[in-house]
Amino acid sequence: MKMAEKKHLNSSLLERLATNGFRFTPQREHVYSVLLEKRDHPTAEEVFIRAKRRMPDISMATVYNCLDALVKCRLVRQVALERGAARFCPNMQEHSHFYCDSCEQVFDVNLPPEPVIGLPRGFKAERYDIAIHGRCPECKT
Amino acid sequence: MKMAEKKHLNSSLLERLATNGFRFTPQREHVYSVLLEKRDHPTAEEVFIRAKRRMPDISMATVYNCLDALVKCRLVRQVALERGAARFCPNMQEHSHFYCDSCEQVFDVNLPPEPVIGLPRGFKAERYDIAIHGRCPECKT
DNA sequence: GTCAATACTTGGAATAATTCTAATTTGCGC
DNA sequence: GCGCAAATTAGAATTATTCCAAGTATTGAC
Repeated sequence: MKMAEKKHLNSSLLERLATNGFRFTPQREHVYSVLLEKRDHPTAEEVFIRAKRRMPDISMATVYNCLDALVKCRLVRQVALERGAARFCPNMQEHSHFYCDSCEQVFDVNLPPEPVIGLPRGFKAERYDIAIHGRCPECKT
Repeated sequence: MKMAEKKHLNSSLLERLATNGFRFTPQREHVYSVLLEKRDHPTAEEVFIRAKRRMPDISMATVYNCLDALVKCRLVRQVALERGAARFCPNMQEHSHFYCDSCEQVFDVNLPPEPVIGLPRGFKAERYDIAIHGRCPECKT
């Protein structure tokens, strides 16, 4: 990553954190960069392992705290795909997730332009979580 | 519930279990009836508490086993809505779930006739899990 | 720039949800 | 009815997440 890009990333991260009442910390910057680096929907545990590589003293509690802050700032999405650990995804474009029940990989899938579901009167939707389960091309029998 | 209805329920449950390689047990019958009785998307813990009322010796491990069997027989759906416990729902019609982030209640929402999302070549969808987060009519500010 | 208030980080303990284990019991095909 | 595999049980173990208390760092006011 070029210096200019890094600077821009940090200033927009700082701004986003600040407007949501959070402080800018090296840990939050680092956790966010880890998520951007490899967009494979890691679990909190996996984020922790990757974050430790360049920041060996970071703790699991901090990783959870950082992920929480990033989710609340709407910089990261949290998805529940299988029984078990939550997964995190820095792609904030409208999209849904395809979960391969065989190899357990997760793929981003674009939504059609009209994903709107008719809700009964009085319900106010804030966010849609669409998970599609099935077989990916590699695992088709 | 009338006797005739109960008989029918049991024979169809038996059949469904059998064709999926499961045995018919009083515990599985009871757990299924508990889910049908109050369709409020209980957690496994809640199912356990309700099941104990008329079957005091049932254990938590059995409740998990029964729910697993029912899910594998496609008699029950398992949904992950929030961080935390999974929830169970015996409504097998195509539908999605509305989760109120304020009061934490879950509502079934009918899907439009065209819920199909264009998947990239080679992906085979087996099931869609659509969770909508927002505010229910009671909690609208 | 200094200071104070308070949010954040840390390691470890605690909790919650689920799965595993080993012994016993039960359903079901023969 | 018999025998075997599957299911049940209580409790231990594991996994994922949250809580806690002490020290540290960030931010806004001066």
